[in-house]
Amino acid sequence: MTRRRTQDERSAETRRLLLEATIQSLMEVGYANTSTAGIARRAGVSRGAQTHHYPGKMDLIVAATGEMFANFADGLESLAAELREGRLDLDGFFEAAWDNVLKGDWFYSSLEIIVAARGDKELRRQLAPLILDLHEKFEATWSRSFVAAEPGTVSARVAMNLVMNVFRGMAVQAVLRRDERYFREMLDALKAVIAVHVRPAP
Amino acid sequence: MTRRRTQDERSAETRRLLLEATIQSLMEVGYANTSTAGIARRAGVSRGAQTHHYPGKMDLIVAATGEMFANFADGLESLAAELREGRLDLDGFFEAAWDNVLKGDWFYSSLEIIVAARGDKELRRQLAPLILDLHEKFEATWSRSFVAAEPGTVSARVAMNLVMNVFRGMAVQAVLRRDERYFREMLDALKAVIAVHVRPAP
DNA sequence: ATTAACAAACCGTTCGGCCGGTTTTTATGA
DNA sequence: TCATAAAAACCGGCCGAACGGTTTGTTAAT
Repeated sequence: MTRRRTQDERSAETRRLLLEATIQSLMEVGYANTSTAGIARRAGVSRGAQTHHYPGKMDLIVAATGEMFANFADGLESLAAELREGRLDLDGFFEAAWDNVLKGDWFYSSLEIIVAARGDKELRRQLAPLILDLHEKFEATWSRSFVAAEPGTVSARVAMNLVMNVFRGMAVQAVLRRDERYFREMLDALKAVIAVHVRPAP
Repeated sequence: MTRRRTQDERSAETRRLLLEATIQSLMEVGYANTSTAGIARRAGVSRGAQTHHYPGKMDLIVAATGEMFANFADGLESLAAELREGRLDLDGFFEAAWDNVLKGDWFYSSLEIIVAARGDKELRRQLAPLILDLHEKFEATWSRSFVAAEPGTVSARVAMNLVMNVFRGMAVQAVLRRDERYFREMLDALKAVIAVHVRPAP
């Protein structure tokens, strides 16, 4: 018998289960195969409870996206913190960041959502502020953690955004072609190309 | 009254209409909102004719993907040919390639398909050889058209693959954040960073 | 007792696949 | 050359499954 819980505790737990199940479902079967019923089943929550907390599918998606983006920004910031504290060098940072992208749940889940948003104006409207916030957090992390190695050519901020875009592109490619050697080659080249322009902040 | 056509002509025309409609539908409303009935309607073809030529939805998707990849490789190769013939410099090539990615139908259509394939083993299996072929065509174009500027560090082939991955990543980002100034900044930085390593083939 | 949380059945819609029938082209052979 | 059988292209309705949303009822907290 579970002990008595407050309404807030019950709500928070149910919502947490639902958002986790949403992210997991997006990761495992993709947006196209993600249904509200399936999410409720994964979460071990009745469909009624799901509709109570998140009346529409979009509410579920938007809330889960907020969760994912926050986790993503936190993960990257904590990696950058290790860099600033000297417990990670530039190479190590790139490796760890790429590993996070490819192995973590968040990247492909958010990719599914972004692609879905392309065909859904309302979803796009609701996600726009979230992505803007995410980018601001990124840029804050970059400017805290990196400086330009050659002032005047490419700023650390822009260079790191380039790196993130390479990761995004490679991750998309990895869906159909998971070629370990190819990615190794790319990653090493990326490090060589970018290291010229970026240094860890002093 | 249309004149008498051979069976081959009728088939070819119907298939062409269907594949064009498929690509257009993926581009405009995304994979999630693309239905076989919708494709037939766009193509101006009966549902029966559609099932005759492409029995399953996957047959349509796979055939359309083949078409798109071929067009993509051709477009990029013809741009590279302009570069080789001196009618385009490296900057111009980057600009034109990026424009193709962002403005053309093929990129977002193929992104929809790749993401859909992530959650569909059979689709992934059928698309794998197509993407392999596309990459081979890319690499052929790269090695025909570019050489390393600083031998020994980063090969032209790898550098150009990096560029394509940046484009992919930026295009995904553009779905939720179409910030012209940001993309300009990225593109200029990319040109500056890559020009160090790559030159048009002599 | 009132309200929030939870439960489950129900409904209208859409989708992909299927199938029986029709029209157009092609192959055949006298 | 021409009737005709065969094959290919085309048509449109039908079906079961799955989905998202709604609604009505029950349990737990306040």
